[in-house]
Amino acid sequence: MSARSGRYHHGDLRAALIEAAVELIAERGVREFSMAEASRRVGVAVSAPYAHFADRDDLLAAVAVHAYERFTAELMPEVDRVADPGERLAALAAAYVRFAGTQRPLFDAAFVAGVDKAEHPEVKAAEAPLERVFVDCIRELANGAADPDELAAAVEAVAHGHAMLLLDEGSAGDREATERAAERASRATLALVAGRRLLDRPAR
Amino acid sequence: MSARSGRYHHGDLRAALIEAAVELIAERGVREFSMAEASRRVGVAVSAPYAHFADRDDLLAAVAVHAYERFTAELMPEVDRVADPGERLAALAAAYVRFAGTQRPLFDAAFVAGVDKAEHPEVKAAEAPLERVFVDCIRELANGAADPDELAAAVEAVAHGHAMLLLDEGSAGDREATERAAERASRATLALVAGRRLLDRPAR
DNA sequence: GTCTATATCCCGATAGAC
DNA sequence: GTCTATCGGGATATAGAC
Repeated sequence: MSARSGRYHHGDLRAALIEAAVELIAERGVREFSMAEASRRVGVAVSAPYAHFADRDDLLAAVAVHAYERFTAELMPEVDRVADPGERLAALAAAYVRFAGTQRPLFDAAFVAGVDKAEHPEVKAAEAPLERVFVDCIRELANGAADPDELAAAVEAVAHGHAMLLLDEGSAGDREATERAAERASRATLALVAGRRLLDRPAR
Repeated sequence: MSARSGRYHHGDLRAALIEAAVELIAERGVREFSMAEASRRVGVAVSAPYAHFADRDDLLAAVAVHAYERFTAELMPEVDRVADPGERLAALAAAYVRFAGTQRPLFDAAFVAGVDKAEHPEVKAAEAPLERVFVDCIRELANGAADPDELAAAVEAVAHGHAMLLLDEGSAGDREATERAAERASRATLALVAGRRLLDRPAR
């Protein structure tokens, strides 16, 4: 049995390690996460993880994949209920911030750790559905009224920016602060959509 | 003499260490920065820094102070030339992104490393002038037409967001990419200012 | 103020047994 | 697939000499 009351039910060391990694990232941040400590948590030898992950980055990439999957699963039903593309984009931004506030370790793994997607194509695949929803909204909104690239950059920045401010503030896990930040991201997105022609580069 | 051609001119080990820290952060990021490596660069014993800095965080805080001073010095003349508060805010956002793109190690030390300002009041003092300029713009713009807190959050998010996207993209040091991002931040800020009443929380 | 030396601890990764 | 053992490395920080 494992050192910490049966977390590792043989045959699923891989999953147990991912779970332990998430806990560790939650407690000490991506920076301080280590294979050795994750092994200790799960109750296996420090060498055991190497049967499932090539190296530390590979485990981190697996956490990122898990994060994208969770985010997408939580997001889709919520966003699909919204018909207007501007409102859908705002809902997307709000969900992004909410994910940061309520699932910080997963958010960090997926959106701040900066996994090398060239070396870990699984991560790229995992983020594809999210990417598609986003791009569709942008295209629909830009259509004739704005440059899609400029609108996309602004909306991404506003969502990511609100999420980072929330986390830097130390308000991860604070429901009120999270909700406030999510609503701010939503309204800021709507303001950008409303003024989207202002985002275009001036013609030469 | 130092290992790397006279960087350390005795009597200024403190400054030499800060400079070395900036280089190290530029090359490997804040994460991988270490006191030991900085000492080696400067050509002193690994114990020498402890005569000037209490610990690793203290050195990082000194780098952050240096960064705020540089940023403020570069910023002020540029921003002071702009009269309209909306344009001034846009110039501020653009300068923030430009600083990220051209001085990444300093930007990281000041705005992403997350130095504990409670334990390092010097950092708080160093950022005060910047804070003042920002708050003045916000107040002037909000005056009657919007909630200042909501506008401030949105503008901060948009500036920080564009800066982070630029860095995550791997475009630090790329002049073109930096300029594009700075202009985007500027235009997005103007769009937010124009639609600032949309940012207010709905009255109950 | 700086050096030498050292204590103490941690990590990633591998080899080879079971 | 997991373990034991280990190699080789790096870090922070302190003590005591100069």
